[in-house]
Amino acid sequence: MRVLAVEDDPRIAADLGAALGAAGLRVEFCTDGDTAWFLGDTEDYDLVVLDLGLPRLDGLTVLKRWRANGREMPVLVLTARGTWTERVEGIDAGADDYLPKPFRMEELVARARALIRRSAGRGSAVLRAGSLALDTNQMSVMRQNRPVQTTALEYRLLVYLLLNRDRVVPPTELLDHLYGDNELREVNALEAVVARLRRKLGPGVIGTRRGFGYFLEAAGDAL
Amino acid sequence: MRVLAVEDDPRIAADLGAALGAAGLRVEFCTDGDTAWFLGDTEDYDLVVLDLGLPRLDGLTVLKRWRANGREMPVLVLTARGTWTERVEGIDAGADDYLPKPFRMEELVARARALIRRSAGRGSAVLRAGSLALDTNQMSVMRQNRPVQTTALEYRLLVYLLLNRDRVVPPTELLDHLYGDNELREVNALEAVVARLRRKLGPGVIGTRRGFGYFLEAAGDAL
DNA sequence: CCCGCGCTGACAGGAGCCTGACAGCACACG
DNA sequence: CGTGTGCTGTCAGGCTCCTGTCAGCGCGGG
Repeated sequence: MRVLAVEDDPRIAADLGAALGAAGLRVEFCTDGDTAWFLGDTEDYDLVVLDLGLPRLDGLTVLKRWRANGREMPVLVLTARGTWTERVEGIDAGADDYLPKPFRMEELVARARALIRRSAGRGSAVLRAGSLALDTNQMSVMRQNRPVQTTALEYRLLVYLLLNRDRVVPPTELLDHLYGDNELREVNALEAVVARLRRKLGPGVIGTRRGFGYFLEAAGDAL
Repeated sequence: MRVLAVEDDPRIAADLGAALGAAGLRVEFCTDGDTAWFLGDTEDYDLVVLDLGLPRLDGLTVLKRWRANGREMPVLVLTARGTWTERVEGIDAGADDYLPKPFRMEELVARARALIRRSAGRGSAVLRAGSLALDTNQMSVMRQNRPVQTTALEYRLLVYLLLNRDRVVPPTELLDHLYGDNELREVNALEAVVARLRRKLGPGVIGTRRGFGYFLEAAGDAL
């Protein structure tokens, strides 16, 4: 899961990185409104954490422009002054949730997770597809009611496939979501991850459509 | 995805080719405004990357003429002097996005992808014609509610025919869309693909108008 | 009846994908 | 601070299946 954190205070940014990273999310940062707008408009994030007090371009404006362009990703707004009017403005501009400073990191992580879950169209913390179950709280994976040990990378890959279960996902898109674009990887790296995951999960879970990409084929099998 | 890159600086052109090519796009080049105008007016591209400083015919003029002729493909404008007025002029002339030089190639690729994605947003996930159904999410094909296994090439051919279902499509046009013009194929290659597809789909789907091209004849049959 | 466009089966070359091995690296532990 | 363990990207090899080419044939049109 890719998260964009827009925060100009380096101390808070560091905390954000630590907390969200520990929650199994891949965090990218930017510190001003201009680049925030650009990144959110061109990249695919699963969540944006947006501070309102920003240099160069106000956070609310950034958010409004994203929505005007049809960008639908969930946005969690942070603000120093948690006044009621600002909250209304944030929701009005298209924010999905709101957190006044100061806040406890645990709370932010919990809300972030809830937003990602909700945007996936499910209220539950468990993603399911046939005999496959993935708990986003425990970060655990079960196949046919038997636990499967996965690495962080394998886990992120599975989550993304589960969130796009009715779709064939191109390798380039998977690479985009597994790695930052600063750290480019070859397609073969992805193939290796898939191979290792397949060995752990057994057959009939991750399918390949030659020339197109990977997909989840556990949709219709019995438990 | 076909991309036209209009750029007279050979160094930048080479970089463009490498970056966009690595992003899985098929890139074609031209270096002056005249041929750019001609190509953009007669060929079907999914994206145009347009440098404004061009010999023979200014980039902005080219863009305006395209739009005046009803050409709707997304255009990403590059310019050496990233002044505010030029940006306004570009948007005004019908550009979909704007990138001032110098820029990082990753940025360009990101914007290019975003533009293609956005323009692909119009259109439903399932294409239908009579008993034929093609799901662009699952990349799957159904005939009379029975799944049909297709290769990547066959799939792309079917998509193109479905998008032009009320028309006889000349072989040259199909070749253009299936392959890049750098990698030329004979007409017989296309005939072979059609033959293989016909065997999988059964009769009454792909028709031939001798001397003109192929067309979809599944328009009016029962399920 | 003849010409030529389009169809088709066979086949070889190659692209796409998988897999096992290995090395670099981070991290935890002593 | 040294060591070990597990994760992960890279590489090379191999396999499957796709796909362009070729040659021969059918068939429609003149």
